[in-house]
Amino acid sequence: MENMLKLLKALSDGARLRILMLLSSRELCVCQLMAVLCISQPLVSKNLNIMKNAGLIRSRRDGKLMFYSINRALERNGAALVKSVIKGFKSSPEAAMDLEALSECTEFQKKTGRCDMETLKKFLKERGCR
Amino acid sequence: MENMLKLLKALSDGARLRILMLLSSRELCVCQLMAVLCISQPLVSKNLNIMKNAGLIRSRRDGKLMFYSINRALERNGAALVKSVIKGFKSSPEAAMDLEALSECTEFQKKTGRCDMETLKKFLKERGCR
DNA sequence: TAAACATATAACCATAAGTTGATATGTGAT
DNA sequence: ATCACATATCAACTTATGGTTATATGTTTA
Repeated sequence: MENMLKLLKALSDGARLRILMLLSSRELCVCQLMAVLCISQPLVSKNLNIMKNAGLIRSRRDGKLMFYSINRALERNGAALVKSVIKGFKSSPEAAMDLEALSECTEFQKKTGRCDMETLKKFLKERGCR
Repeated sequence: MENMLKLLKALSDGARLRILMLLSSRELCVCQLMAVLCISQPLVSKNLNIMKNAGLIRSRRDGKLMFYSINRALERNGAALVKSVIKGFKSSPEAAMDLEALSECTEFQKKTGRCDMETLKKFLKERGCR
């Protein structure tokens, strides 16, 4: 029970659902998630930690950046669960908006070449987040 | 997003997971759930209400009793979600214990003939629940 | 080594959710 | 109509969770 419950609790939050959906296409670093979700860095980290503890995601360091991605090694039922959650959530307008924001963010970063905070700050400002 | 989130929140509680699992085999009334889960009647009712609001289950009155069952009319992704949750949870020791308790409870009720509270009280006492 | 930077953790607060005991509602039986 | 019973709801309390700010950790660059 513990595992399934932990998985479900990790999934039953709006921000975490959005993170999961964003990660379903590709790995992202913390600052990219901040920019797309418009939420504070500690909160992003906290949510990522909850998801990691539940076995939902994995992390990988690349220099100063931490990249997160979906854990593809989930057991059978967990994987099926995650799959239907992502599928169900992806059809929502919120998901479409987030994917759009992610694509804009990526475009924005290309100008600087890499994933640096200064670029993201500008992007956040443009989006009206503080 | 709202629907998926509501569904997940309704699932992310130990008692509700157990209820869902028990209902996956057949419909049950409130007092049977009380007896098997060893939790208070108001709490069972409250959890059932949360699950009903999320669209997880349906209710039907039969005289004084209220029977609850899984809603088979969930949309595609919701149904897949519920399916994998039940499947994942059923393999746990807690689930086995609950199913065993349910079977004992059913046996116990057969002696009286129907689902009456007095019988269940005795059953609860025998199980060491107050 | 120091400074800058990305991320993580800690301390804290506000709010939501779980839990309980008392009471209300709806149904069947007398 | 009244009573007993099964379930629902309410008020109160406790605990868990989401969220913020300040600070610590680990990494690169100068």
